[in-house]
Amino acid sequence: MNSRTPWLERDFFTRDVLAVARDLIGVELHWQGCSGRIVETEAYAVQGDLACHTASRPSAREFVEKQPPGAAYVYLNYGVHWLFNLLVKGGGRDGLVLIRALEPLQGIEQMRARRQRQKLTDLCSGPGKLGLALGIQGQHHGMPMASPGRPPRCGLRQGSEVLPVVSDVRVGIRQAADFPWRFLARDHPHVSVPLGKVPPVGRA
DNA sequence: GGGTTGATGTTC
DNA sequence: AACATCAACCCG
Repeated sequence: MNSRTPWLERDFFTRDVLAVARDLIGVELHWQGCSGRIVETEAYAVQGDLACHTASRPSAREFVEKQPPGAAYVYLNYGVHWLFNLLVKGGGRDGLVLIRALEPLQGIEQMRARRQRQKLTDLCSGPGKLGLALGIQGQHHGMPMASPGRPPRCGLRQGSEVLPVVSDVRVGIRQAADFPWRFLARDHPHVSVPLGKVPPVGRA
């Protein structure tokens, strides 16, 4: 009854990046005393996906080469937001999974303080929001998130509920904008953008 | 409600 | 120069 599910191991991240992105829906992300249920992810593939950082950044290709499955890929977006990804490699397609939204579970007061917002649905309903809510920064780039190797209070564990998963196009990108590689819990109140509501990205 | 715009820093 | 975002601002 009191049994907690085990921490996810490297094998979980040694599969096809699309399978991992889909299977992360419903998984609990634990981060230094805070936690949340993952309700939205996006897959980015090393091969054949121009939207993946590896398509344009040598440093991202080096990261994929040198880091183990389950490593955190963290970077600053638009000079403002820290975005959190997990490295997938050694199974089918290698790639990165962007964690886009959480349902807050633990450490909610700390999340409220960091976000300066009260409503639960304002805390982690977007990749930049959850980065701030959890206190994720550049110093965490490369942190192992799978067992063995992860720090004591960080990691992922299977959730208690099975959530229905649907897929949709990815948010906010111009390259490969038609790939249906975003995964979300159906009708879940904590997602960043509901199913079918991704706005087209404009051009100057 | 919906659409538009500016902030900000790292990478190339 | 581009960018895997967000919130403030306008308009209605």
